[in-house]
Amino acid sequence: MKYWLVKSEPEVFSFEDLKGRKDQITFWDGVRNYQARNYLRDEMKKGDQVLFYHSNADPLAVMGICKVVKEGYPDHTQFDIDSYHYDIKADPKNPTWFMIDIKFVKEFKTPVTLQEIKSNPKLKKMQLVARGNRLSVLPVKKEEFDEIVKMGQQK
DNA sequence: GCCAACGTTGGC
DNA sequence: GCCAACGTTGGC
Repeated sequence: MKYWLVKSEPEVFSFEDLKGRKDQITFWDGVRNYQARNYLRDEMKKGDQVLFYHSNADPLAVMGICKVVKEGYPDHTQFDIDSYHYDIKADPKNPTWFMIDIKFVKEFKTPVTLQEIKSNPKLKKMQLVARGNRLSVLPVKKEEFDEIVKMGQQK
């Protein structure tokens, strides 16, 4: 099993939105970065645990945990001319972009803020806090995942 | 709203 | 294949 972190702008889709879904599942569409695409398509497996992070938000924080319930499959929005994520170069026979389905697992008692992550020596090496990182899907080490979950359970 | 960091595009 | 210009991300 692997561990991941996904970013979302809560204005667009928040952790509360995921929690509020009838089946608490959503497809993770709109990723248009090749490296993130490779993670979605090739490496994220059913049952993998995922931290849900709010970017461009207040607070900037990991809100809780979700998990992969469906592995990489073509992102239909690349072919939808009305979609913001439409990609004129995408070929239906050989899709460029992929998505996964994730399901709500648990909301943290307290969101783990970016500042707390930055000030925790155990999390210094997280890709999330690496310089210039802009990927919306990132691998997380088990130790880092466990540490953040621990922080999220504290009052 | 600013700007650093980075990815992508396109002219050559 | 290089690299300048441009667009996007995301923290501040």
